Amino acid sequence: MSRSDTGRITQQRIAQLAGVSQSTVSLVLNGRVDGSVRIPQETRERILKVIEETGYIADPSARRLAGADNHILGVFTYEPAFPTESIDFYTPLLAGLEAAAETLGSDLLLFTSAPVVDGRRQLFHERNRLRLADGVLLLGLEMDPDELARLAEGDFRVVAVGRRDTPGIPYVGIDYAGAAAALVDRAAALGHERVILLHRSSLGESVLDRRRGVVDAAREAGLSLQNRPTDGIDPDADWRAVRESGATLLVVEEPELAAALLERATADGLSVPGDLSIVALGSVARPGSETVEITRLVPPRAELGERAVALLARIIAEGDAVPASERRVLMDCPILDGVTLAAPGGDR
Amino acid sequence: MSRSDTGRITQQRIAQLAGVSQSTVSLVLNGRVDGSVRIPQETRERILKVIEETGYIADPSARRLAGADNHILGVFTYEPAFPTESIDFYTPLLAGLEAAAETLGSDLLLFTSAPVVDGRRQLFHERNRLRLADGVLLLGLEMDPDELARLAEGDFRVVAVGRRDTPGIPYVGIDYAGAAAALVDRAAALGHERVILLHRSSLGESVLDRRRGVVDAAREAGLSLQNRPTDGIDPDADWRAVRESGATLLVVEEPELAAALLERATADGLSVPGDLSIVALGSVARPGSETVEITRLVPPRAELGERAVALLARIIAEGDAVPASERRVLMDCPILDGVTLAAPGGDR
DNA sequence: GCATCGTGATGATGCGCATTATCAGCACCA
DNA sequence: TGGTGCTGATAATGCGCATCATCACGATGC
Repeated sequence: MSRSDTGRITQQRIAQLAGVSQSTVSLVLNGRVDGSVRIPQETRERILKVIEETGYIADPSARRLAGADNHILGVFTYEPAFPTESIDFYTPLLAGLEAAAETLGSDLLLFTSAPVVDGRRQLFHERNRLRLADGVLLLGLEMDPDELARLAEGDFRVVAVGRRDTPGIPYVGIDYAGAAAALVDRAAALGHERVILLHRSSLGESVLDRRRGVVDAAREAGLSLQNRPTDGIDPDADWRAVRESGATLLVVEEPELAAALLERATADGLSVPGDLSIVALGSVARPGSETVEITRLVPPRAELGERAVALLARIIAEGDAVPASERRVLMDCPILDGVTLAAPGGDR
Repeated sequence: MSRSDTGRITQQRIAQLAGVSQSTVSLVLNGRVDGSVRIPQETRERILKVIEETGYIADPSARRLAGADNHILGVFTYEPAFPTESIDFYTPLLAGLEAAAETLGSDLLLFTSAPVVDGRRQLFHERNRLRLADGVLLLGLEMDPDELARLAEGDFRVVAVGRRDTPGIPYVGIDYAGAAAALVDRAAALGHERVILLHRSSLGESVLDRRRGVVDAAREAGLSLQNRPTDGIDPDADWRAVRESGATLLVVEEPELAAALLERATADGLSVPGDLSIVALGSVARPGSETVEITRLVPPRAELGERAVALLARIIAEGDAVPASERRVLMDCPILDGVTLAAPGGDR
């Protein structure tokens, strides 16, 4: 990281000081004792002593170029990670990544330089630093299938955080479909028959999975389900639609929207969950930021991040030896028992 | 990032396909047209076409090893960045870093691998990847002065986020001393005479600056100031101390503690700010997470991050040409006009 | 007809490290 | 005495790229 590196300490210099060759220094540093390489303890210690004294640190670029592992994990987010809109989503994930990387002794390389094309970051560009990393973690609601395919084809070690449809992409995801279905099943068991689902339009697998879980479970349980797309901008309109639907169960994607509708419900004199049950499929990171505990899914995002790192590390270490069945993991998603789901018609 | 790189595309391969030498490819890629190097448009375009078609991407390690800039900014946090305790502190900073890095076209390398020694991360260790970055940003409340000195001595490009006492370390910080003093001055102007300051023990410059600002301003304004160290674990004890002090102005480091004491004040039948004014020196990132707007400092953390990146980029580009006076920047810290500061004795 | 000059490149070299093939020296046995 | 085997290293090579000195070639000048 410098321009005028006249006095930089290299293996060569270490070798001179210890009276050996550069190769010997490298061999000692890499702990090569096997097979044809033999270095007596005495020499080894002499070299290590010099290294200690000089504070030598190997140049990562040179190591990498010579074919060694770098202990760097790339992180690519398809949306900027830190803007306040996505903060609740990314922060716990990154917390998990950081913790796991620290345990592993790896650094995280955030590909923030990726240029934005069509409102989405583009991983592949002229100057990408992908090769610096031993592997890459992919985060984001919607990923470019072409880029994913290109990654899968190339000899890149990749793990996506979140389930992906694209074949060949290993991932650690959350079983949103199962969790959403469980939520609906629970409501069905309580006696709900008419359901309205407010969903936003997104092609992200996680969003689609949640919706699918609701739809499938409703069908199998014989519930009547009304689907209403919404962008959440006009809660009043949404609320009117809910009222007109005659549903006793309202399923909302966003907890924020759920909260807004809850307000309107009570304002209208409805009791929740007595007259109307409300459940949310998403979650916010910050517990306690809501006044009412809405019954909802609570994806274990931090753990998701940790397990993604673990899987990537394993793929890096073992390569093709990792069986396909273990390259795609779905984690269970707990349901938070809030106070907004109960049997319909009751006074609570 | 691979093991079996048989078919990797290199400049050599590009050269073959375009019928030129590797040097020529490199020259074209680096836009070298000056001086003794001349390459006609025709050849240039032919090469660029091949690059386009093959999707060639330069190996960053090789570039770096050969002496080129990498467009990677290192980020070192002396405390883990994402655990929930520090989230309010680091997240807006990282948001600023990310935004600025994106503008610059740089990637961020998080040195998460740094081992923890004595409860603090250690930047210098055998396998650090410092040299991979063109420069490093240092974050954290308390930094190891020895490591800072070593960085300053070496030919590392460094910028600390937050003011640092260590000589030779460029930084972008916040003028906490001035802001804290301004806060006290404002209170003095309102007629306050007895002040109690609850501060936590920390050697971090920012913490010390805030305290110094309060102490100096109180002295100059002729206020009586009582100092009480606290770790915030026992708000009741703190509250007793406040009552016994007879102060009309309570200055608290942590907004959380300020909120807790505010509660106890009203519980005790005191009116705030009628009987007691309360101001906080720190801030939380998430606006609206408090019920009462406590008058306090609001450090512009996101902008702090952005300006730190900008300064580092400048130092990387211009090197020693950046004058010393511009290597150390203090930003103004706005005061949030809350509802907890007023003239003493009044009924509000 | 020979020196000069500009054009359009190229060959060689080094960055710092990992790795492999090789080698000198010595002891040991026949 | 010559062959064999082991020990303790080392020289050489390549990774992919940037950079500089060099060069072949044709045109131009006198």
